[in-house]
Amino acid sequence: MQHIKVKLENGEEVAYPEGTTCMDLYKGMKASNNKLLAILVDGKECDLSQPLLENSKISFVEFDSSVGAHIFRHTASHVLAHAVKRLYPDVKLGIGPAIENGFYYDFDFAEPISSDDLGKIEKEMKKIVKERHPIIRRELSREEAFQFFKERNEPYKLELIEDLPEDAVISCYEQGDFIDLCAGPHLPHTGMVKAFKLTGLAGAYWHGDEKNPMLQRIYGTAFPNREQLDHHLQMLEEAKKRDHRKLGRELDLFSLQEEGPGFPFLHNNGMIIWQELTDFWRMEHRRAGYEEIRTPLILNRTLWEQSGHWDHFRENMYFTKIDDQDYAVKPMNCPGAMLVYRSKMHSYRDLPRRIGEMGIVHRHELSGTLHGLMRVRSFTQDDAHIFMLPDQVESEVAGVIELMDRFYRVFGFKYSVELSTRPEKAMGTREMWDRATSILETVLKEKIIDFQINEGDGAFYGPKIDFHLEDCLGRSWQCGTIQLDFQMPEKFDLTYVGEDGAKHRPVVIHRVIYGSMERLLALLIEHYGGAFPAWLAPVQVIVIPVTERSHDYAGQVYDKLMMDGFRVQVDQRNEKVGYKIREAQVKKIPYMLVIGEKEEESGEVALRHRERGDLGPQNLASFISDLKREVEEKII
RNA sequence: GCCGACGUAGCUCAACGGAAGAGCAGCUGAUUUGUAAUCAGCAGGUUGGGGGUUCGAUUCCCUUCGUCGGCUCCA
Repeated sequence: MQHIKVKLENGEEVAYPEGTTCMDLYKGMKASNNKLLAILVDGKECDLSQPLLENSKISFVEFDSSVGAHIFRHTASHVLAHAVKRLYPDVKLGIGPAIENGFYYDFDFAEPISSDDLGKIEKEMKKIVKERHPIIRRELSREEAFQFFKERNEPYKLELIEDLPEDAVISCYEQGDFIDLCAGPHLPHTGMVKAFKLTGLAGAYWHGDEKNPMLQRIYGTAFPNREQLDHHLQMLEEAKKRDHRKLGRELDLFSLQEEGPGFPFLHNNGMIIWQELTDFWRMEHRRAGYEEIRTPLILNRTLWEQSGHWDHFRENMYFTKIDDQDYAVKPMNCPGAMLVYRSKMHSYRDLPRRIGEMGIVHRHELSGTLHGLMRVRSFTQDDAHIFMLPDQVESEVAGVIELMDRFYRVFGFKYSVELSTRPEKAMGTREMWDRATSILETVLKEKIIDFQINEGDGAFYGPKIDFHLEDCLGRSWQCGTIQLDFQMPEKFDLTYVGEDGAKHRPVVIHRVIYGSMERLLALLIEHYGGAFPAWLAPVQVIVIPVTERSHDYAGQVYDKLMMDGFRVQVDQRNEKVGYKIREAQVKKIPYMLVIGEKEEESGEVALRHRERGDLGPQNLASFISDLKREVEEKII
């Protein structure tokens, strides 16, 4: 018998008889370990039952890797489908992949099920887990596979088989009386799916296309043990507590009203945060050499025809008529900025011109996609357009990237970067697109920034770099974006006079850093769980007199803080200290100053912080200077 | 937009064919209070809007508006 050499993760080389399965190999090495899920053979995910046929490098996959969690949950989705098939024999199977933090499976039920049925399905799943069905891989020819699923009356599976590439190895996975078309790999048996929960039921189009039939998607999550599952469910609870829609109401930051779906109302507390964010923005942009403009919300149809929005963006725009002429509410700020640029002559010496605008835009989004402040129909972009010479593109893009980093760092956000290329509906030539895309790529590489390429996701006028911030739920939100545009200058016939005295075409970058102010506010609410750092907190300090006898002194403390520019309140209600403190805690006010007779005598304040608790008596002046520093330095 | 669920007092939630209720918040009064809720009283609603079935609808049906969960991370 032939022997093959297997190289392990630790570098050790071991010889085994050809055809040894990974499972044998593993058992031979350690006492059986039920943490092992699958195996990587030369980097490729394989079942444990896979025989080893040639010399290869292998590593073991456990749940604590993302590959492992994926395989684990993919098996969980098969257990789900197995259970559903048992309970509803007529059901047609869609697809059932693992996703971030869980899995789903799409079904076409003869009669729609309701979320009340999930419990019943979970019960059946538990049985299947208990039955410990071995999971067996079978490879078959295209014809066999087609025949098999045809007999089983699984039209969606047939469609999947048809869509598979010519050379694909077609495989099925079998567990007990259930068999599914699947690339695998899977766990060795169903008994390993120890802890799971079905978390939701929703409609989902087959292949995500609204022209296709609507299937019912069952969501779930799964873990190797109860503790991990419970921990995950607790995290979901925590995320619920931080939901910006809930905190937005409780902290009186903003509201959404039936009268304006997708058009948020900002209340005073929300506006304070907004103002701080825009003040910070203006300061940093002035420092970075930006100007600021403001352009109208409603502009004539001819402008939108010229910009290309009329052809490319109309379904997302709102319209109105003025004196019998067509006007549109702006969905983007760029055309306005183009008009400002064109309002005077430019020399090459004037460039680059960095023109910023906190511009309110309106876009019609599908009603079902609206979500708090995250997804709205009216929002404020911290926009800027940079008009420049062609050879300034690289340095300007680099400058914007540095500015982005400065902002995101202040909030303590992690972010990732994506480069989006030519979409199907695009203006301009291939050459222009290729040139623009390669410039962006070069800058990113020079800055040594890791990025992913997002094929076909660019704007219709040029490629872009997107910055995604991560929120407390681990969801990522696109905030910053840098878009190169060789189109607008052409459309608007923008020019500058070059050294040679002739007219030339400038290049334009569109960019936002916060993205949308509304979305940023939502993100910050969830990021900080409503407990804003002092520089953003709507109320920074609350003065709490113990009894009426201290009202005068409390008033003096309040006046002092007020005059020093802090956002301060005084709670002179006829309530006990504990009551006032509780209320201040619930409002997440960073600092509480308790003022009683002791403090009045010593001329001090009793300081309490919302997280650190009672900090004892303090000199008012030193508290003020500490807080000043905390606010100025934007300490998180 | 589509699928599903939901909509009762400012908020959180009961009641579910047979007089719409609680807690918190609000208001009034008492209490002068020392680090997360003092006590008592009062007020608060055409049960999202419209239509229908019924002797009677918050409850059942239709419609409309809104909200929430989803709508490829591809076998």
